[in-house]
Amino acid sequence: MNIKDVASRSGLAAKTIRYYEEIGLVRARRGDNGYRVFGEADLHKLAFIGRARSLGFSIEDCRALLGLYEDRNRASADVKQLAKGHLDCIDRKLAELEAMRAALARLVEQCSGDRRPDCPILEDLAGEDPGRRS
Amino acid sequence: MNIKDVASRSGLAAKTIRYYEEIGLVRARRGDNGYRVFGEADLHKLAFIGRARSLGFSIEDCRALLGLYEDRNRASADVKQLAKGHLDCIDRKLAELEAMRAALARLVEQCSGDRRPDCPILEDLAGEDPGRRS
DNA sequence: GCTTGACCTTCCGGTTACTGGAAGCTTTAG
DNA sequence: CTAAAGCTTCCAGTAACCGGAAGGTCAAGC
Repeated sequence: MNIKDVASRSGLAAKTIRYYEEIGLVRARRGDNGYRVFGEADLHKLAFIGRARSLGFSIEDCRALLGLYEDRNRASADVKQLAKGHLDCIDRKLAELEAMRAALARLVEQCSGDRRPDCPILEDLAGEDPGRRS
Repeated sequence: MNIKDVASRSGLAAKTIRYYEEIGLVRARRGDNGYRVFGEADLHKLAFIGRARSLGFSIEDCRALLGLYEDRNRASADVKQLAKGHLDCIDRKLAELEAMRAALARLVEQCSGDRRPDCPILEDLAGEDPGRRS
């Protein structure tokens, strides 16, 4: 398999796969012409990474997950801890985004959105406190 | 005011303020010694940017907001549209994170987290579908 | 007047995870 | 044979800064 095939079958971009090789996340054999050659095992590994990335795991998380995946002696507790840490991270981001959303939604709601120049959004950003509650 | 004063009063880092000047988001007068000199208006503007950034507006959004803020003839509708676009962006991110969270939480829950090597998290990432539901 | 330490300046490199593009092979289809 | 597609490497850029080095400046204390 050449890079484009493994790319389309794994759902990753060819560029991305070359990048993963560059940072040592995966390795690829080379053919006589210098082209990268991939087998089913490589495809499997890349798809694994793709799924982990789509769950929001960082590259370094993926490196750790791959290590655990290939270690036949690892305990599931190690994997669980990594996943849990990531879950906490997601929860923090969610809380932050929700707070952001609430603040912004309140501002948008207060703004008449007409042709007059008065705008509570800008007033709030400017720190002019007239309409500030809590 | 020198940069450290305006930094502590605006809540931004001195480095950040220099960066904002570099990208043309703000300007700063210079004293005879070459030091940046800030007035209350500068402080105000930087605090404005800081608040917008903490609401998740991008630098380019901030540039637009500043433009609107300083344009005495702008309509509040323009501001509202920018804010609404940003709100949509936040909503998309929230949905994505929530889906991620749900998928990951399910995996974490299924994992026994003991010393045995069987781990549904890794199995799922590997694409081995035995426990796949929905 | 001199030293010390806190501040200021610019410049360079690094971060995350890629993406785009240029220059130059190789392979394949017609 | 030619043209297009696909492969290679390398360079640069993205967002929004942060850390650190090298060197100028300022205020306080002796």
